[in-house]
Amino acid sequence: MGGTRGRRRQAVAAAETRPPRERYRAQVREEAKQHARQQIATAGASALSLNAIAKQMGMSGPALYRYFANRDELITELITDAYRSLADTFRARAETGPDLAGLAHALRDWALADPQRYLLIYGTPVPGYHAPADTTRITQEIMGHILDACAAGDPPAEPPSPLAAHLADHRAWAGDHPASPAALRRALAFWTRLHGVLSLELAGHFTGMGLDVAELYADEVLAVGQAGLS
Amino acid sequence: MGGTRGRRRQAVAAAETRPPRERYRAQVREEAKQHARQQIATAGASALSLNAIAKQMGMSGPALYRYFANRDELITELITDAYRSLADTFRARAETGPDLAGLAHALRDWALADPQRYLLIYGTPVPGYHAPADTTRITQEIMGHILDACAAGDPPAEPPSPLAAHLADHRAWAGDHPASPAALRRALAFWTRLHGVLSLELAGHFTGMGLDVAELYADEVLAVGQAGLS
DNA sequence: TGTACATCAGTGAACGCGCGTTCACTGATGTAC
DNA sequence: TGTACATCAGTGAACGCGCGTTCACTGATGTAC
Repeated sequence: MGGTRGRRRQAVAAAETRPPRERYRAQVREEAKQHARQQIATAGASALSLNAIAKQMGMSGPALYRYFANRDELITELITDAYRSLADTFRARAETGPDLAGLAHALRDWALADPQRYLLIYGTPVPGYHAPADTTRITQEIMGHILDACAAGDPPAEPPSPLAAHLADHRAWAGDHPASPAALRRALAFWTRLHGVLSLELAGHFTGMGLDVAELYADEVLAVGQAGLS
Repeated sequence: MGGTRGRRRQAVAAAETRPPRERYRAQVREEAKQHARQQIATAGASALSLNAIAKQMGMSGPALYRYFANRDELITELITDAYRSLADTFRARAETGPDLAGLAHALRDWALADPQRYLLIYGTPVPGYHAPADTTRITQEIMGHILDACAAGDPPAEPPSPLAAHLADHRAWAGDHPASPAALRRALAFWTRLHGVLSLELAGHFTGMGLDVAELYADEVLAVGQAGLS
């Protein structure tokens, strides 16, 4: 029955008609990505299926290949979107001045708002997927905000931590950020310690332990502020 | 060609013949689990396939259903095996006296020896799998060793950490271990902080950063020893 | 404003694949007399 | 020691499913005159 062809397009394009086809493409791509996110949130990233997404959108499987070259391109897109979202969150927080605890709690809110989005970035890599994504710029922006907050917390005199000497010589990961070794160490603590609590929480490893993860997290945030000073 | 039936069994059973069929079952189960581990190590836990394992063992897919009720039972077995292996590793270390740093480095060695085994336990949950496993006993043994080491490190006087009051009232997760609140807090730090470094390392998030993860890990181990004292 | 043509979204059929799982059956192994 | 029977490992066929992806085609939309 050829009469049904193009029905979808008619309906969607009716709403906005300014730039003609480009805009429609962007809308459909975005709608597909939303379904993808929901699907990932339910069954994990490895269960992502173009066919299933198409079905949810009321179109046939092959139709999605107009919008994504293949499954990997969709995943890549979702990953870079997630990085961008976190970078934006951090940037918004940073605009009110450097605030390590503020960043930390923004991170937790961001992670809990969409656990699979967090795990997509920092969790176990998606099996069978290898990222050609150029995420270095975004990840450096994210790390930059962390470094800013950590550097701002520097007390006047800093006794060196055991790691300080090593970090003074290995600071490539920090870009050209002029942070002190102690600040670099705090930034690493921010990243690894908060990820430690968050990833275990998101994986459900605290359920049944009967303790308040929020309090543990808050205490870790305090400890990050003092890391590298002992 | 019916002549090939039972070939596998003849070959394997020839080696050991003491307790007759029971022993053979155990051997095949173990062999299947080894292939499963190798498969998981390559492609991740979500890619585990009974059919693929059977093929690797030179037998048909349905044959494995003599040994495992279904895919979930295999995964459950692998998970409890992993917990048991970690518990054994900790127990071996604990026999030479309580040693927090020793436990910590044993944990890292254990994780790096088989990353997917670690991720099977502490990584993103396997999608589509829900564990009915009775792992509580083993996980409590693991946590018990950590608590022992943390309690042994208690200095005479302990200034309370911000978490101490909370932990004093919420210690169900520690079983009936008589550790001080500061020791409880150190045990949590042991778990979350070392997991933070390890999981990021195993997921490859340090590659390209140009720093020595072992040094970072060692410094985190030192910090765990002091956690809860400030 | 109207018509001719190019562009592009979406379709259904198809290919080949692998999965988990059930089933009836064969043949080898262990056991009881 | 030999025979009869029960037990059990493994097979191949089959079911139904969903996946990624390619392809020729239809019909709607946008564009140029």
